[in-house]
This record gives sequence, structure tokens and C-alpha cells, in this order.
Amino acid sequence: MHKEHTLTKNQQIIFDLIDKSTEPLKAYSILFNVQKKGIKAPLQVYRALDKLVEIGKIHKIESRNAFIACHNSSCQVAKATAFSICEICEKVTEISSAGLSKYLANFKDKDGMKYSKYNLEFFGLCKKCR
Amino acid sequence: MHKEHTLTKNQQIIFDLIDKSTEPLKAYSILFNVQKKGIKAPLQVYRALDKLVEIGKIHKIESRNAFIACHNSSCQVAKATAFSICEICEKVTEISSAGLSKYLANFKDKDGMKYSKYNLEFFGLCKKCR
DNA sequence: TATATTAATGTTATATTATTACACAGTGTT
DNA sequence: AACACTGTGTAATAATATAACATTAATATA
Ligand SMILES: [Zn+2]
Ligand SMILES: [Zn+2]
Ligand SMILES: [Zn+2]
Ligand SMILES: [Zn+2]
Repeated sequence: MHKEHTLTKNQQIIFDLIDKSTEPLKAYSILFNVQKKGIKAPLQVYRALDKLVEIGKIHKIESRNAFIACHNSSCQVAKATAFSICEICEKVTEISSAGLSKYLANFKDKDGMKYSKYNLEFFGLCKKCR
Repeated sequence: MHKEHTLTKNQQIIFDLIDKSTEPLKAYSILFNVQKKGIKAPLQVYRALDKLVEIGKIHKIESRNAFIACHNSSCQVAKATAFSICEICEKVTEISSAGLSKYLANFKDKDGMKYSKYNLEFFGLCKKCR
């Protein structure tokens, strides 16, 4: 059983925005959208994003510098994420595959090292763009 | 048999720098280091980097905004990369595992979609930092 | 050879993404 | 009270990346 994180005001505002978005959001687009709620500076956004990533409520899509809400409860503990990204429409989907996560968590490099933390981004065309 | 890419002057200068580096290099660090060779502007660096990534001579470490030379000949065709990253000393190693690349190339998402292009970054502690 | 085409370059300016530094407020502990 | 810890507000700046435009080099092909 893991600790529930009560979000602070800024964290909640920013999480709500990301969570209801159908696409990954960029930091300055978030900033623009929450200015009417009193969040005025980049740092306020980045601080909330950092915390939300840390507690697993959102993930950063590294190749896009954008943030998406987690819809996979197991991610909240393991920082092991996988996404598919459409190279045409930029649709991003979190992949939740027990087989994949098991394979990667058990993967050993040539030194025999295992990694519980990873980020995998698949690129291709989504159903619609195919 | 695939086409050999003859690098242009700027591409060669920048590739040489990255190739002989023991760590991933950032664009502006590259710029600083090649200014004595006549490359003066960020765009000249980014253009060369883009091309070098495109032809598979280097890879971008997305989570670090840094570039590393490829030492895995098969990457030159397939844009399917995997790295381990030490969270303490930031050492980055390209993973060259037939098993891993086979598993990922054959992975099907829940729509049955396969992806020949992916980027995987494992995080942990390297041998030295363990 | 001439000429069209493509790829690469040079330069300036600007856009986008992210962090540093400092002051302060709330909360819980000793 | 004194302290540690977390979050907030604000301004300034650093770091990363691209747009726009003019020019030159390399390549193809007529
Ligand atoms: Zn998740
Ligand atoms: Zn698509
Ligand atoms: Zn490679
Ligand atoms: Zn290390």
C-alpha cells in the first residue's frame, strides 16, 4: 500500500489540465492555460510538473518535451514507462503491457545489470494515420 | 548494401568531436568546441546533428538533450536504439542486445501494431557508482 | 557545356524550454 | 522559540532549438 499524495493547489490545477487533455501538453502551453487561475511564472509550472512526475501522476514524453497524465496505476510506483507516438498526428498512448514491462524489468545488460527504471518510446503511425 | 554517406565538412568536424568524446555532448558544448574550426552559429551545429542522426552516425539521448556516436553498426539502418544511463555519473552506454532488439521489434501493442522505430533509455547505477 | 536541382552553408534574429537566486509562508517537531 | 521541510511568488537569466533569408557547392541531366 503506497502513500496517497494530496496535491497542493498549483499541483492540482496543473494536474487537472493535463488529465483532461487529449494530448500531451507542453510546459508553456500549460502556463498559458493556467494564468487565469493565478499561476503566472514558468517556475510555478515546472515545480508542479516535477512533483507530479515524481509521484507518478504524470509522465514526461522526453522526445517531445511534453507531459501526459498516467492512466496506468502500476506506474505510480515503478518509474518504468512505455509509449507509442504517432509520427504524423503526434498522438501519444501509454502502453500497458504486462509482458513488456516484465521483459524490460528482467532485462540484463552485458554486465548482468538490471534496471527497474526505464523509458521507452515507440514511433510509428497510429490506427487513424495508417 | 546501403549507401555510404560521405560527410560534409561541418558534419565531419562535429562527428569527429562526438566520436572521440567519452560522454554524450550537448549542442552548445559542441558549438563552443568547434568555434575554432569556423563553425560559429547554433544552426550550423543543429543542421549537422540532424543529418548525423538521420543517417545513424549518432544518436540523441532524449532525456539528456545530448548526442553520442553510434558504435553499433546495425543502428545505421534501424532507428531502434537502447541505452543505459547512470543516474549518478551520467555515463551512457549503448546497449547492443540481439534479444532486446528482437523482442522490441516484434512487440505488438494492443491494436496489434508493431514498431520498427523506438528509443529505450534505462536508468540505474553503473558498475563504478554501484 | 549549360542549366536545373538539390543539398549544404553562413548569418541574424528569435522562439522555446528550463533553471538560478532570493524572499517568504505554512506545517509539524523538538 | 527554534528548526526543518515543503510549497509559493517573483524576477532574471540560462540552455536548447528553430525561422527566415541569402548564398554557395555538389549533382544530375539535357
Ligand atoms: Zn503511467
Ligand atoms: Zn496518427
Ligand atoms: Zn547505434
Ligand atoms: Zn555511474
